[in-house]
Amino acid sequence: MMEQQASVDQATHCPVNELPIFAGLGDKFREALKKVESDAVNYSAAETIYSAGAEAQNFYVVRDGYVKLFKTTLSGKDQIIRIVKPGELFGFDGLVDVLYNHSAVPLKHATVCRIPVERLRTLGDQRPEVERLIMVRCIKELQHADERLLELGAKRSAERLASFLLSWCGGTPSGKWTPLVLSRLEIAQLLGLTIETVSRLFAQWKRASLVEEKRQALRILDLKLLQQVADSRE
Amino acid sequence: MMEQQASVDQATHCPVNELPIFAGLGDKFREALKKVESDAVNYSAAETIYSAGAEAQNFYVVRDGYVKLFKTTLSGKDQIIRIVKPGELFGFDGLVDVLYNHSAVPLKHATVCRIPVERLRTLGDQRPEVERLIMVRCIKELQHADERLLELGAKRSAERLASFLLSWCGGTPSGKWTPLVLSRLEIAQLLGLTIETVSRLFAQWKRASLVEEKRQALRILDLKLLQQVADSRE
DNA sequence: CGGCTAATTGAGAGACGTCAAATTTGGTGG
DNA sequence: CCACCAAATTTGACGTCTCTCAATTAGCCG
Repeated sequence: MMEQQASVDQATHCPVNELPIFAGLGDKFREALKKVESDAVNYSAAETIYSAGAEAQNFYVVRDGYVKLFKTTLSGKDQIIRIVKPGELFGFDGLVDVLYNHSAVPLKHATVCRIPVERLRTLGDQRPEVERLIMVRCIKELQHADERLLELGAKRSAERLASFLLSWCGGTPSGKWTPLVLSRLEIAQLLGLTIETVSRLFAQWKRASLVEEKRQALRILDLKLLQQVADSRE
Repeated sequence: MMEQQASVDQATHCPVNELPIFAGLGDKFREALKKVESDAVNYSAAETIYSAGAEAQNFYVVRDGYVKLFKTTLSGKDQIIRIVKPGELFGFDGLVDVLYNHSAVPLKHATVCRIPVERLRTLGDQRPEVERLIMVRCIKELQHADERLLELGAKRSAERLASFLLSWCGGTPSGKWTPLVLSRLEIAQLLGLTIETVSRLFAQWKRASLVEEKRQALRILDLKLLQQVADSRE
């Protein structure tokens, strides 16, 4: 919808071998990784990392911030496929296809490490461990997608939002504030709902002291109850 | 829901090297594959190949028939994640996790090739091509999942059913009969709808001569129009 | 020809979407 | 620091799509 090619801030070298994905792989291997040329690229909100249908030339690792992957219907509705978090990979398409099948845009801002696919492929030829690693990550993604299919296909609005909030705040210790980087629109596009429904659920839960919101941060007040909502009991 | 452990018909040796996935890999490699022990297993409808939460010991290739992968909500609703077709792989979980995260049951009946994951892992150590192949397949699955997320999250009932029918009959030449292996319930569980809505849409489209149904077979009469329905024009 | 399950159809309810207005928020410049 | 504007969010009223519940019909196997 929002078309705007990234005016990429800068492109400094990104030390691939230091990326957490490749941790625990042996020093000899890390040594080989140093040779892979890759750039650390900085994107601000509303800049496009890549668009669906574009040539899939790069593979990415998120270093900082969050990236949303989404697809758009012919009728113009966006569906967010996944929110990619720091340390996670995206842009698998290039390893298999010529074109990206979805678009990638940062939430707010993000720094990503950009690796040309042919370099990665070369590296994979020499170092099979790389492809094993990517395979493992990819299977994890698949499991995550399975879970989301269950959410979208078999759950109602309250359950979807509740389990999203739970997983979003999952890392944070109970009762602490978690920055909520997503707008209402983005939450709606992620959960297959409308802005209004999301807003109404929030309002309802705030009134019932289930959650609390301040600025762009969220705090879960009644974890137990929210979990019950997520599982459609209550 | 339907709990029933498979009383597997028989388990004859399955020549892995002859599987279409491994075609085009060079004879030397195919030679190595011969050593992999794997069984061809026959399942009839309602037999469970594996259940979510079970130990993920095997990796599978569909030889004949179709396999449905599904997850079940705590409240007991099933969502079909994917219909696995002949030549396709499933059971990736075992390569990464101890347990399966979804269940696998054949539609009607199916013969699958069952490969113990540790064998596959051993083979992968010697032959990196194997993991590359699995990686590629996995990425394809991910793209497919992306598309389904768009369907479930951003499309209404008619669009979902239309694009499902189109993709199901995709292989068949236009105007020909395609066996429809799924029950109304299974279509509903795949598309996140109810039996009734699916049935009503079928009825409507039959009346309008969009599609025709005979026994367990389906024929698309007005391809153009059905495509328009799938894209929510019309 | 029963008897069972799957599928269809109808009527009514409810969840969610749509449209529009009101309110809040965040950012900008004075 | 405050006034002001645009964008995001909230809230209300209303419409409709899809689900639910129930009854009927069709299909299939012994």
